[in-house]
Amino acid sequence: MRDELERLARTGVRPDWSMVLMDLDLPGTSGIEATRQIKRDLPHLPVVILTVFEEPATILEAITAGADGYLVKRTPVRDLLSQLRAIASGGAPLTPGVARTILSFIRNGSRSPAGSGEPAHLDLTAREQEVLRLLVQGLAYKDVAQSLGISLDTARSHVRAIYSKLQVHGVAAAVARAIRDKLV
Amino acid sequence: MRDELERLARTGVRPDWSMVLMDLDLPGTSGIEATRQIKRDLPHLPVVILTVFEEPATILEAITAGADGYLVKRTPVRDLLSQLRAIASGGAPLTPGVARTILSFIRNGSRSPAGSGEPAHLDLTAREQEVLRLLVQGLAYKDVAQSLGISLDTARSHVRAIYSKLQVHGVAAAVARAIRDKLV
DNA sequence: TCAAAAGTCGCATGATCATGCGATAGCGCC
DNA sequence: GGCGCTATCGCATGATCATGCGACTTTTGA
Repeated sequence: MRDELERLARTGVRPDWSMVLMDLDLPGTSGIEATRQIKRDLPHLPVVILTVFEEPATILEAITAGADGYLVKRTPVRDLLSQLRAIASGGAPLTPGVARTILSFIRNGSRSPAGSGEPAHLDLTAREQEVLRLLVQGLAYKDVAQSLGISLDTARSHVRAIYSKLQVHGVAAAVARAIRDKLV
Repeated sequence: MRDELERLARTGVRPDWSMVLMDLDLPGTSGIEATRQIKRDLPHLPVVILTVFEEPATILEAITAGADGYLVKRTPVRDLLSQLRAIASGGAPLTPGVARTILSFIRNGSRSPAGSGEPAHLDLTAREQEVLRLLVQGLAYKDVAQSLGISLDTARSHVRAIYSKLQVHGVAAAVARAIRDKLV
């Protein structure tokens, strides 16, 4: 794959495909990284993410990696094709749920997760940080659950673990800690 | 229009429509401002922008004003209905071109354009700021009430006013805004 | 390879929150 | 001397949260 890309970039040969559907559910090497590679070598080749992941972090990562669109797999095929056609006319396909997440990023002033300062995750697991970040965005449990594709009870479990580790008892306090201590 | 909204907000009458299609091509008063009003008075009423404007500044303004979607008028009717349905399932309808603009905002690290739109004056009263500060410290309503020597219901009232002014619907979101925007 | 940790899910219940709809009173300001 | 705003208080109800308890699967590490 890598070599193939380099050959294309070097020879300038127009590939016989017009866009890349990037599956993030790949073993090993990250689809995000692959996206970054492609956009570096072939900036004009549209890359559309097609995945089951709906985590805000993943979405934001993909976008910053240069993805031109982000579709989730449960999108009906009919809508999916219609969305993909959008890219031909210079648009960007996004499924509604993804769009919602992105709008929320905008409203809250987006902050790149792969940015400068690394969060001082105080024993918080990756998932817990994820949940905490969504809480900071003001999402309710059910929205957190939906965003992460987990059940309401599982979301509760994570929150419980967060409270325990941060030694707080309430979403307000947790959010305050999270922001002040740059946990997110 | 303004009066109509106020009447709705006051009487609580459920309108016989379930979302607002906001046309930005209005003479005089800004549709953006109208959107802000609506989201403040009727937060749950989805507002979808439908306009011919595709300028990034306009789009970003609309989003930060609380718009739940942004569609451009040259969208085919078929797709348009499909998009609007998205809002019923908690999604956000965006036309591809708009999505593209928004993605670029994200990549470049968006920040509200200081230019056109008002920075949304958050004139919290002194009392409201006090309440908010206590919430940021992680206190529950009853503790806030006790701290200020007021009743639980009064505390509720203040919180309600805060939510309305900050356009949030939860203590988590309020605390996040308070800290980020240095409201306290 | 086995135990610990992480992640998932469920049920249940009391506490708290979010919100709608009032209402009264003081205060500055035309 | 009425109007608008702030601050106060109350009732009611549905939604959400906090928390305890238990259990299963996958991942990870010594």
